[in-house]
Amino acid sequence: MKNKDKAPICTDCFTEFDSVFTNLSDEDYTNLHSGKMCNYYKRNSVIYTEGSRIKGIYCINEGILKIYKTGIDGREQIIAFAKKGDIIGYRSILSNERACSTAKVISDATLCFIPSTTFLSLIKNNSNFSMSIMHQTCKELGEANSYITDIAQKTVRERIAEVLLKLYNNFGVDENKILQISLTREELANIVGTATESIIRLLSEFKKDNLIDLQGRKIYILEKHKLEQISNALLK
Amino acid sequence: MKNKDKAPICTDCFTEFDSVFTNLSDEDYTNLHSGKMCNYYKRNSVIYTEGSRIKGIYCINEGILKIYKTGIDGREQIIAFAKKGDIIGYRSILSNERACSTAKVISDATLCFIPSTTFLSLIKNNSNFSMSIMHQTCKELGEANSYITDIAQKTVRERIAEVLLKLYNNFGVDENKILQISLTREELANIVGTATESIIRLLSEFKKDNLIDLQGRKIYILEKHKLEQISNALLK
DNA sequence: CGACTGATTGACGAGGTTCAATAAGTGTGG
DNA sequence: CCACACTTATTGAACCTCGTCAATCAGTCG
Repeated sequence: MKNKDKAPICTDCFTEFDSVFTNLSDEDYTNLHSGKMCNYYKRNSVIYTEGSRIKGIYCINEGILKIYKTGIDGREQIIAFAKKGDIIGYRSILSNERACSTAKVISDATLCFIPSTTFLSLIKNNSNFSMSIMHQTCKELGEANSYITDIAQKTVRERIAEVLLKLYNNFGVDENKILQISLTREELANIVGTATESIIRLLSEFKKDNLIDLQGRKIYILEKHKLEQISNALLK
Repeated sequence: MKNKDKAPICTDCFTEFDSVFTNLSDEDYTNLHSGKMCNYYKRNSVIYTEGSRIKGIYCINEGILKIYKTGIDGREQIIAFAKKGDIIGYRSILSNERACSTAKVISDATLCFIPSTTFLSLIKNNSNFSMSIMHQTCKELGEANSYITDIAQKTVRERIAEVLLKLYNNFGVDENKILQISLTREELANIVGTATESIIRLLSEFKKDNLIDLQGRKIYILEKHKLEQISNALLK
């Protein structure tokens, strides 16, 4: 896939799904496409590591990645996921800082690397693009602020319900209501910010109450509504 | 102060302290200055409220504001502070969303209101300015991500030490080592994400250990180093 | 001087973490 | 294809941090 002939074509890519790159000019697409470098990565591949200098951004053509920070005693805190159409790494490029997080593949992925020069010149010369990047960043900032409030104020039970719903909204379910992202219990714990055991206990409690069903890592979302009630803590 | 003649002059303002507006062209300054609207606000004035549409951004000429979200049962979660030279409200303008937080004055303030049209045309026409806004946003995003990790992983004790240090770095201390921002115990609790009583207990514990001293709302930072150790949880 | 808001302290209990032991998967190499 | 090693999941029990409730005190503003 390092061969550009086999690489995803940007124009195809961004008509297929929405992204910050949708609606560029032909010229911009040509630049984008010719500068990029695509690769296939298996589960557990690390794309970049917290603290390193990133030389460009990655655009996800296929697959799922987790973005996490490493906290006390090496414990992961998952900050976000990235999927088809998302870009990652641009925060560090724009703030001119080292990466504040690690990006790791959790579902085999095809990524296109776009050098920061290409990315930055696009920003400088195309104010629409620049605007949509800002839009994106500010939206993420709003979400981060909400998350801070949630973690600070909600119980673990409420946060687990919330995370299940977020995953539902982000990745959807198949025809059997199975969540279309597969995470270990530990990964779930690292999103919610709790111990693995707590996740296990509360998931099985949700199962007992028929809100969800469990089969190994498969999570069936049965009662979205009730999860929303739990998450919003309106029932208290 | 609604009278523009008495309003702070932008060029004076931004040579005095650093901000995203430093180093604009003369023309940009003229536009900025003529479009703006300045006012004096006493403690507890609300500048904008979570959920409302904002029609522009505010630049802080003097004073301190707290930016908070309202969570479960009306509880405040303080997300940030803004002081001299900072701008607030731009997140909502750029993401085209309603305000995700409330801004309230905690130390009497002079604010300049800059209509979103002025702000947006500045962004569109001045790529340096646009870049420095992005830079700012991405930095905030990085900080928000760190904060998520901290709240999720650190104990209350560690977080209080950390907050004291953040306040120290942001607002400094006077010659008597008194923190130059005055907060109620409840406000401190609403930064850390804990109960008022916990703040009180842990502050007096810190005092007992001679890390800080307390006189009403005045907090003396005596042992910055030890606070750092506690905050980083290296001592465990 | 009241009325109110903020600060402090103690007692108690619930929610969550940690530790330990065990079971269930998963993958690898011979 | 099985055996062994290793990771992941589950469950129970003990412990502990923190939040909640209640009562008291201090400071402040008309």
